[in-house]
Amino acid sequence: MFTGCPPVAAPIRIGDKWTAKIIRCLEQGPRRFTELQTPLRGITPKVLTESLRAMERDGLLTRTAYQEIPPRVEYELTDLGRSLLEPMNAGCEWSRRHLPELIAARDAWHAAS
Amino acid sequence: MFTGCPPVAAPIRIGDKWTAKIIRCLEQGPRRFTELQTPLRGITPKVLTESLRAMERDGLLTRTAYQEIPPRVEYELTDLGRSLLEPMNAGCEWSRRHLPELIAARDAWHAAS
DNA sequence: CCGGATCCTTAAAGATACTG
DNA sequence: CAGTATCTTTAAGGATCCGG
Repeated sequence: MFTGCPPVAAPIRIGDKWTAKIIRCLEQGPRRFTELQTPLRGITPKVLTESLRAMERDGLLTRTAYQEIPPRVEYELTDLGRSLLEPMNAGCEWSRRHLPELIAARDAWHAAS
Repeated sequence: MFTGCPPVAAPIRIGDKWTAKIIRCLEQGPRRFTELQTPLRGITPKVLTESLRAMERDGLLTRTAYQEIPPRVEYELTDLGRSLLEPMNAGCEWSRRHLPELIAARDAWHAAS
């Protein structure tokens, strides 16, 4: 998404389907694998794993595996990951303010067709 | 992209590949079809048409066809479309400030593997 | 010049089953 | 619990040709 900014063309995984939602789930503190899987209902373990690995690589979150039985793994936002909340909130604020207009425009178009 | 905000789940075409870039291209004023195609180098007419139609439906821009020969069509941002520049700029600002950290984290990960 | 129509490729995501 | 492995699906995007 942020690749729309001309001088920046690196492919950051933010505009994909899950990254922003995962950040939201981690906003209040560290969460375990299944604690993420539940609110992100429908996400398969494969896709969740892929998303978390990519975010870990990009320094957005940390993965901590505890050597216990049963195993326990916790994911936590880094400062970098947390910094993304700011532009995300800007987007949410836009939605709150303008999404009704957009829906209305879309409905009007459908009515006209 | 902005669908990450919990109470908002409507599928707005912002996080896709072209919408944000088209808005940037229209930021300075109305543009013709081919004037958009050039800076968005590589976009095919089909995809550009699809994107513009979707944005028109959502009230982000207007399409004005002049009955001339050769034909001329101009696209221009609406106020609603222009309002998206604000959250987009927030994203760009994040990129300017934090993208180097992300790139560094990614490079460090690759080096460790 | 501005696209519509058709076909094709590919990457993200989902379904399902299985394991340390 | 926290994944891995494999297969299938799907929708975005691209290539190409055609028409008003």
